[in-house]
Amino acid sequence: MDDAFYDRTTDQVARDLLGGILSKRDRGRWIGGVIVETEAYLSTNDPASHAHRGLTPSNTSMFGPPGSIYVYPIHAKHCINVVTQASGTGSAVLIRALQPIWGTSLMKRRRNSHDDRRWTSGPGMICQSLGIDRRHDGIDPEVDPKWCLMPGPATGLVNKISITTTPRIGVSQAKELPLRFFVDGNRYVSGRAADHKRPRRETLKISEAALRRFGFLLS
DNA sequence: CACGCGATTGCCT
DNA sequence: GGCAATCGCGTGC
Repeated sequence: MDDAFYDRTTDQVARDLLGGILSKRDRGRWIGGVIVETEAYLSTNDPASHAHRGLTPSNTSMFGPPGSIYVYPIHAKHCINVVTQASGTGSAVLIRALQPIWGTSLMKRRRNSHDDRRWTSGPGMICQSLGIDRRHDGIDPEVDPKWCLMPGPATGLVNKISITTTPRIGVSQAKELPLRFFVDGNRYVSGRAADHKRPRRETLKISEAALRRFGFLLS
């Protein structure tokens, strides 16, 4: 994907990543799924953002080039963000939930659960399932053959999705800003079911034709 | 170098 | 719903 996609306002990128793909090569197989929940974190104007107080040694990659990733540790876990806007801005999209598609047996093992809602329904769970940690901080998935990151419109995996917007989860500052986005009714979205307009039981239906386009993710 | 806390998760009531 | 675990990082002494 062209950097122009990520060099846009963060809430726009957050919406357009829904229905996209995050997958990663690990232990000889691809592990990942379809992005169903994101949050936008802005720059120095957003008190909830790690960039709020400017550049520090640990948030440096959040100020990196658009489309690269910022992986940070929290509560002995990790979360993955995709950097947005021009280099040096310090804004990013937190990927909060995936619908599991590829490498589910390894997800099950790493998450120690048979419940697929406990594999990738939260930013810490995603990183544990996919084996993402600080070693990956700052890399650019676009140029790394071990990664696949693709926005929703580019995948063509999903025809139409209904997007619901709410405040972000777990923040103590700017808690009212509507910067969380998710596929309404999708069973893998984290947080309260009551935020959904429809019952949270649905899975995105992916056509055979669309899946075939990403057949390499099965190898 | 001590201390407090967090863009989380899991377990308990 | 509440709350503790856990650990890297930022702050301040």
